[in-house]
Amino acid sequence: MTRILIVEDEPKLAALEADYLKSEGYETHVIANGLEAAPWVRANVPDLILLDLMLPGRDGLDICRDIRTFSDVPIVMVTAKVEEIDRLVGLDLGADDYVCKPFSIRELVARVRAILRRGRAPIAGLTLNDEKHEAQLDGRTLDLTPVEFRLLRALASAPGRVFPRDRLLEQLYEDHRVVTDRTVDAHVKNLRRKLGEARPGEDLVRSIYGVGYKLEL
Amino acid sequence: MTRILIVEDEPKLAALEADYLKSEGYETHVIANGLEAAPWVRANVPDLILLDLMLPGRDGLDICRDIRTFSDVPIVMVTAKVEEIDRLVGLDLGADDYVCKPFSIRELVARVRAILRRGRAPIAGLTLNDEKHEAQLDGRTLDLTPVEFRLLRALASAPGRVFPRDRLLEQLYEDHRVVTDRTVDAHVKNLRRKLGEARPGEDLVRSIYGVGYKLEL
DNA sequence: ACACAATGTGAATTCTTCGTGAATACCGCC
DNA sequence: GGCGGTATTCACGAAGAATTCACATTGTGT
Repeated sequence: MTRILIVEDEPKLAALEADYLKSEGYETHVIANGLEAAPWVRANVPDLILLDLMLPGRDGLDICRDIRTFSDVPIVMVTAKVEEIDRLVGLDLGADDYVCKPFSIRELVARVRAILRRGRAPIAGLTLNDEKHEAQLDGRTLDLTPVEFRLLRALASAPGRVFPRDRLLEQLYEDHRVVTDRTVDAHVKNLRRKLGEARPGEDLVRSIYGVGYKLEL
Repeated sequence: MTRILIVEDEPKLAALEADYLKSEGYETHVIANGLEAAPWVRANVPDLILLDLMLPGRDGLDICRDIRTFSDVPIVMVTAKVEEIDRLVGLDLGADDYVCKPFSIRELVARVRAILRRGRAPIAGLTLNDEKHEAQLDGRTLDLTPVEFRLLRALASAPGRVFPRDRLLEQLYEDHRVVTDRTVDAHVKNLRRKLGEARPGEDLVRSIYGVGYKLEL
């Protein structure tokens, strides 16, 4: 469960944000007093923080700086004035995004989602070692054949990008031998099986109907 | 398939560019006469345009301005003189990048790739990424079939503009198969459903009675 | 030369998507 | 309000893709 900390002294706004985020499947916790924020983060380590700039007890800027001394958790700053934003960005507090009131809840949620997604960018847990021709997923070494390794490497070279079968075949062989598209499928099947053994219940290789295969982020 | 229009009167250069881009997996179309460029774009809606500045028939600047009146397709301007570039950038024609001759083909291809990768956000909250074959609305990934994706891309290529059904059908298929107008409706329906799941209570695809469909701004 | 793993292929099977026509609801105009 | 044309929706058959499998072939090490 993804946990979001909302630091906001206006109760109605905090409740609204919490509602929307909950309906998106996030777990939320609201703190109204600036003094409590940093200690709570230290103790509970949320996945993202919505931080209001104007707060009783302690200033948002201050809190942000403080949190950054001990954590890289994504922070979204919420400010009341548009003009503030430029100044804030200039200060380089380490916040990940800025939203100014009045904002649309939808926009806020979209940004939160975008930032959280960006977080787990490099295919979590996948390591490719070219010299040793060895691949690891979540620390577990995968027992891949040469072709399977090259296939995985090709897909991993641009995670998320769709590779048509013929493009993959080019990547698979130096020479320009002519092989059927089915070959790709066969190897994908085996690759999937081995990836699945290392991380059950999740298919990292996704087929895009009518196009090709991609590695899921 | 990502389609690139090359507007270039020097046949050898055009062929060279086309070759390299094809080897990168892009589909290319070459137009030598400036007069034909804008109409072709209107009819075929490529994914990117390489536009030479000096052309017979009509000036590149002029074409660029014209195209921008009806489309947000990425445009890369190709100029003969370095000094031109500053002036061009100042004019703010809406081109996405500038390359000056003599350029290395590799550099050109790299820029094209970069521009296409960064995707486009034609309307608020909607992102289309061709190479990932992925569409996002408010950060939510839409699970689209190939035809739905192309349909959305076509509509998004000129947000607000109305596309007649037959125009959309041209965009939907490489080959010129003959299909009923109802087909468009069916796909629009599915597209609407999926867009609606991502952003409930709002219909981004609007039907213009007796004319066609458009994407609501 | 032998055993064994890896590879490529075509065919069988299972799934998805596509296109269509018919039923229904809607729009604009007389 | 009624009428002709238009849009929306639905379900189903067909086409096309993906997945899987068994097997022939090739390659590797012993």
